[in-house]
Amino acid sequence: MGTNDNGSQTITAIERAANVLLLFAETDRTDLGVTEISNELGLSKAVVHRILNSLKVKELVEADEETHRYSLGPAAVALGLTYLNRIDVRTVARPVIKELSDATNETATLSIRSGAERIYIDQVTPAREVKMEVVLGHPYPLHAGGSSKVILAHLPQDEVEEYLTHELLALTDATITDAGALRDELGSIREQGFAVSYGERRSDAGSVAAAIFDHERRPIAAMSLCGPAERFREEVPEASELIVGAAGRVSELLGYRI
Amino acid sequence: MGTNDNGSQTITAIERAANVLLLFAETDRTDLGVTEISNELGLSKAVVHRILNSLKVKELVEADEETHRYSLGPAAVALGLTYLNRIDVRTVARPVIKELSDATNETATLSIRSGAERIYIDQVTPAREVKMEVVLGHPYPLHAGGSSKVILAHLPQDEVEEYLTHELLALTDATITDAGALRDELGSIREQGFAVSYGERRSDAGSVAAAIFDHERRPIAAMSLCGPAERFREEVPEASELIVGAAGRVSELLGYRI
DNA sequence: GTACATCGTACCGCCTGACGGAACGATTGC
DNA sequence: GCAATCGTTCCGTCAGGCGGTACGATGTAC
Repeated sequence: MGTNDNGSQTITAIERAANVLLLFAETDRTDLGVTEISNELGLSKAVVHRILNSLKVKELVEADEETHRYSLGPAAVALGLTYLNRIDVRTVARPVIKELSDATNETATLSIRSGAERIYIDQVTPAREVKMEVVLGHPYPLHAGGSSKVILAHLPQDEVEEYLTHELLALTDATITDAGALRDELGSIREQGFAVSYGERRSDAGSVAAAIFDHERRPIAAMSLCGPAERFREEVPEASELIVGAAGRVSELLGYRI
Repeated sequence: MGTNDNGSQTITAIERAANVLLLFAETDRTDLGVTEISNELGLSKAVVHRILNSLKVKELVEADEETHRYSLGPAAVALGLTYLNRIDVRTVARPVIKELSDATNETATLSIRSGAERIYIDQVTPAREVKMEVVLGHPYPLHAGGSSKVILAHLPQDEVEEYLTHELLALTDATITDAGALRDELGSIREQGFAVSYGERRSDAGSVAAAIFDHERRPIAAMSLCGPAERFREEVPEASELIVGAAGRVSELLGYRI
């Protein structure tokens, strides 16, 4: 019987089986042979064969009767999709934005897209007197502010162009209202992986934001770090690095694969 | 060491672990406790605990630190999506169900068979307020609902009869639970080429479904159009015609030849 | 506030079931 | 046709998992 880092008991055979399953997910090849797996994981062929048989009975893997090679089975789908149904972006992102807020002592937010708008659905504010607090549930257009721009930037090309045909209302003096200028801005956002805003949505606030993608690579949400305009500018370099990493982690938890 | 029907060797611990994983997929509850699983599968608590620990190390399950309850973990996604990427029926059917949903303004779904059950693997919902949205990844029995019945109807005779020997659980008042009645129903489904359900799987919903066949003429999947019960009845004639045509086109793309 | 029930987790001796080297028949590639 | 390699099976050995039991923590009822 095995024992892991935490000292809690584990079953070797199950960990081995899990490694076999995960090998199918990691590798580029769609099917694997017994010897292939045995070499890859350092297990004897007999063991690998028994493991595959066990998994086959439960339809977690399936065997090609002719080639005697194995691949993932239909039951694997049930597992994956069940997990995806259970998680929602808010639950997954909560601990992450908490961490972000703690690390920077600024406000961290989570937004989701809703049609041609975007709404804040969660935030964590720092324990200090001068801080930013966004309005949850209120819709904002997709061209004003970091979170908005970073979602817009990653939408399919035709949807972006469709959006650009409509008038870009100014929320502040700094809001980008020219379609051409916004198109350029979206390009550089895609390049650098995050968006920066100085007073585009509220003249007294600044933000950096990164997009969150689901398992179908759709930009379903955005995370941001934001704070009062006067002090936020100098925090941007550190904040942008943090926000990109954090959004990436959440995307992975939602099933996004690089 | 275990031995399955085929006489090939299996590892008991792995089959048990697989049962635990699949229990998460089958149950409606999102998380399970040790005792719960132990009762459900007839295993000792100690065994269940060790299994969960082993799976946790590989992130196939995750534990809530506070409640000490378990649920599927992120690694499960990798398995499911890897399998789905291999299955081209989903890729092929995607534009077709999109088209179906657009044409009818109702929800179009795609299911695949998984043993004695069937799971939704994709759907396109219409942009209207009152609409149907199915749960992806959740397994349903093969006798309840349009997609289920149409798959069952086209399985080999002996597999159908084998299925009919088991108890046909009622999901709603309308579920066909009598083996004889179901056998007749399957006959007429084969004749007309599609299946209709009024509230058999969910009492508030109706559907029409047609089977998708691969190049070996096996019914590997089903497509359906479904909607709220009150308005769906009158849509059936048009929907059934559309679904038969659409499923036929997908079957052809998979190499099915008349 | 106390008592009780039930949870998840850890321990440990017994014994069984998995291990792995070796051999097998079947394919594949020279 | 031979040799190499594949997936699969056999079998004796022994370590690793089993489960009854116990424990602390948590939740609930009174």
